[in-house]
Amino acid sequence: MLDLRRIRSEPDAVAAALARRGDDRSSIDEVLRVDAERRAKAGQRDDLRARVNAISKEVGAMFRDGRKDEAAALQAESKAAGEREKALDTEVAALDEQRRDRLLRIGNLPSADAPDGGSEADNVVLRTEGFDADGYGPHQRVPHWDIGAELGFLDPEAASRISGAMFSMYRGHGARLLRAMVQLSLDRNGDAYEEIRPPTLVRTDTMISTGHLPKFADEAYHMERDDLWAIPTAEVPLTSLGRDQVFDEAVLPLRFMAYTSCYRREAGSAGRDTRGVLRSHEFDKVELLAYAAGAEQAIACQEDVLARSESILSDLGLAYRIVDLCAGDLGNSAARTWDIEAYAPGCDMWLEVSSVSWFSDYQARRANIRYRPSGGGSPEVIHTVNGSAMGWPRTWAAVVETHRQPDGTIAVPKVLQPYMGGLEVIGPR
RNA sequence: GGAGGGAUGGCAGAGCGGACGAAUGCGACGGUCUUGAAAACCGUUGGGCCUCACGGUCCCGCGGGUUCGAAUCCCGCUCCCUCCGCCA
Repeated sequence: MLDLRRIRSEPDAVAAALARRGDDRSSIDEVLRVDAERRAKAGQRDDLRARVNAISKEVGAMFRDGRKDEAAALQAESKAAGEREKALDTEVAALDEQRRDRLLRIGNLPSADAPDGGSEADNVVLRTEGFDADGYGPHQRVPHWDIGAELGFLDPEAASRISGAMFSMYRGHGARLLRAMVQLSLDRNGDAYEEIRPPTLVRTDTMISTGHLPKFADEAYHMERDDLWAIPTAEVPLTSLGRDQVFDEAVLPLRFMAYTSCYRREAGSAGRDTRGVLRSHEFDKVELLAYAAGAEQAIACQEDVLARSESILSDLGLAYRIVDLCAGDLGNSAARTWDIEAYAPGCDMWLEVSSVSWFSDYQARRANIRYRPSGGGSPEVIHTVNGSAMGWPRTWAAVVETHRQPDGTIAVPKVLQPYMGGLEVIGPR
């Protein structure tokens, strides 16, 4: 959610920033119109209340002094004022709701550092690591779904029998490999990030805080009976961990990580990336998240998350690249996002395995997470940063394809071997 | 699922129709004293909205009602706790 005061004081600058993400300024003008009306009405209401309060005080004094009879006229005036006040208050409440609803649907302002552009095509590749287009042998040009069938560690038929299309099932060493990768990234980041195992079914408020509602309700699974939502990412519970809290600046940045399943309806993507594990309604992810005091600290956190994700990919022996998302391709809540794409030689695709974003104070304002500045003064809204330490299925696919050997077996990367009971090679079952 | 209890400031906890944004204690901050510290003493110490400001207004879990006036009375809801039952 944007800062309303900023919209009021510099509407043109805000509109210009939103234009970079392709949003027109009508939403801003709408908010301002509702806001102006609300303020006018609220002012009138407050004046009436002030009158009622003053009268009550006087009446109270009269009662104490035994001048009850003098109070009648004042009581009548107060009653009338109270009725007008109530009517105005109803109007103000309605305007409040309208204002908030409009505000919640306006996206975040892109950082000035985010490149210009309207679509994916305008994203900027910042750098590419470990990639040699000609360095892959024919044995690595086998897509992971074929490898999965070959070695028996993927069972898409069983998955769809149980849950339908776009669910995956890992078996045997395939499942264990996935678990090893989860463990690896949790262990890697435990030095600075507190491990959290949050609930994965959350309330509506919690989904609103991160910006997943109200705008993207179609993307999420909703359990109507209990009015709970299945989280699309651990970012959701981790952000709301600090909801309505005020932290001392000295404890920031606070860093959390969580391993959870993530649930996405993927409405509208039926038929896209249907092979293998590239797109699934349910997948595992380890998420890193930080609460920061202000932009500078937040950007340092964002760089830290990026560096940590990168180091895991390179230790897994994968080629990857860092993509700076252009303003038009940014997620609704993000100010700046770096995607990490791992190269999967078998399907010959750059797979988005992590998305490291700085949300400025957009999410924290919705979640009402603040910090008290060390120098004194009123609480300020914190900044949030998060990124996948790794989105596992896609990384898994890249690992399996990259490390397929000429004999069809998979060489287990050294860093994962301790988590696989020392296993060095995965062969057929 | 059944029965009961509770929700007040950073925390603990009083208040149960008017002078209450709220006693008191703890904590935190500032000062006096001290070579320094502790102790003691004095003082300060929540947040939102409107306003250049003065000031106004709102917030005692949330929403409604009664009243000139509600933290306090009434109704509904949510959450938490305890006990019983059932259960991974």
